[in-house]
Amino acid sequence: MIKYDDSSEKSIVTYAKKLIGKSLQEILDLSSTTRTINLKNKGLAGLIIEKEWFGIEQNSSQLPDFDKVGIELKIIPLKKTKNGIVVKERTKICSMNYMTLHDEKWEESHTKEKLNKILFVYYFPDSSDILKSKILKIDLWKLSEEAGELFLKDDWHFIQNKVITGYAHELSGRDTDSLEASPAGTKKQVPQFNTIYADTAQKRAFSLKQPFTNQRWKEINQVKFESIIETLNITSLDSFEQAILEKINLLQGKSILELSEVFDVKIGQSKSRVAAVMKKIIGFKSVRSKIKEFEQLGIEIKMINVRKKDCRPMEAISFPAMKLEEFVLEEWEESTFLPMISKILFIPIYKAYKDIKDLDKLYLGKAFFWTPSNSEFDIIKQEWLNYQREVNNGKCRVTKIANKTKRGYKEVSELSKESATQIIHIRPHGRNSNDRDKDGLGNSIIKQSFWLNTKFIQQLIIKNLLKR
DNA sequence: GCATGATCATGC
DNA sequence: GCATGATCATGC
Repeated sequence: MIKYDDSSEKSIVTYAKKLIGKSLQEILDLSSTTRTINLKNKGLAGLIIEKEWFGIEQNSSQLPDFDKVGIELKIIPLKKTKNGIVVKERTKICSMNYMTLHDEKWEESHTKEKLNKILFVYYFPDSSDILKSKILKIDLWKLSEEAGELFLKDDWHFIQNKVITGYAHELSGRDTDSLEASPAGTKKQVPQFNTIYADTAQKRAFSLKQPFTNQRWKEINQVKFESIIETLNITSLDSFEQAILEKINLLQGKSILELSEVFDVKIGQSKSRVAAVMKKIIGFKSVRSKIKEFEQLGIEIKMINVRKKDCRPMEAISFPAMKLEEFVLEEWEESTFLPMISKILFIPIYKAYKDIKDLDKLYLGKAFFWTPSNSEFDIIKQEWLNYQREVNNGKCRVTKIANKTKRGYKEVSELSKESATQIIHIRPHGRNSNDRDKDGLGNSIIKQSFWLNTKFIQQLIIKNLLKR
């Protein structure tokens, strides 16, 4: 029985909207299917929604799911974090064919065809009973209306070039920002097109990165975003970053006071007053604005106070506090920490001494984007894994050492100190000593978070100064 | 009330 | 003056 008109976009969307609020079990009940349901199937939600709700049978053809109207169906699992409900993972778009990719043009590419129109079905997986998982939202998304298309296009070309030049075996999800070459199939090796360096490469798929899909999820949940891409006259991802840097770096050496006057930013005494000026310079309408493109690309902005004479940051840079018991269970590739360092816009603010607060004695430094290089990435991974081992081995045990504070003591753990690591370290990050966490072994410790080491940031700042 | 970015303060 | 444990203050 056909319950919708598959040649009408409107009919498909109207029918899809009836999914909202339904559980997978309810969909099965309505379909009266005789199919056997394998509860262990990882793509169960997708199968049930595709086959039992929309009546689309799995096909190996490369056509979109609703081929008459060119709409692709994507089932998006969500997850709960302390910041609310977010998209759980990357979204696979289509598999990569190393043998034919070199011949494709973006405009007619298989990837773009799949991306043109997507019907997103967002659902919340129920971990105790997968059939109780509920559909929360439906969204028909169109690439043609997206200024962000140029990011996807750029990433696609980057991946294509790597395949053409014989580097398919060195593809990595970290190569790109919005569309990535994600591993597909359990480490399966397939022949690559250009065999100059290696005959085979791991099988991969084109996938939307989590931040890209998550930005859309936020947008349809009434989070307001500003787009700066249209005002910047940008034609590529590289030029996006360049345009941002140009805006800031043309003003190098100017005092924050001067900049606040030029850019007409009212400043009080708040800690975020320097950030307020910088955001206005970049193009934010207000400090609280969220920029769509930064969100899509997973870019974090970090202001960093730096001592002028040697570029030494006044402090290490912190990340949000973690839950130790969750941290020890994480896989590095899927860790909560990894996306926090995937791309950071550093904006150094120079001053002579730590306690200088006057805005006319703070100067704008040379900003830069940082993505960990392969070697940096390896070090970070090792240090992260090492901390995981340390926590598992009970290094969160604390010893009280007498000192002259109100409490009369400080608590010292056995975790590696900043000086024992190269790039990242773990350090307390709570509201105060009563803001505590448990390690799962019976130890109680002040909430901890990852920090970027002072010396490492100093090196990055100096390296950037030497770059033309 | 809490999370987070930013910063303080002791002791070597 | 640095390293590191501890805490502040804004903003939601």
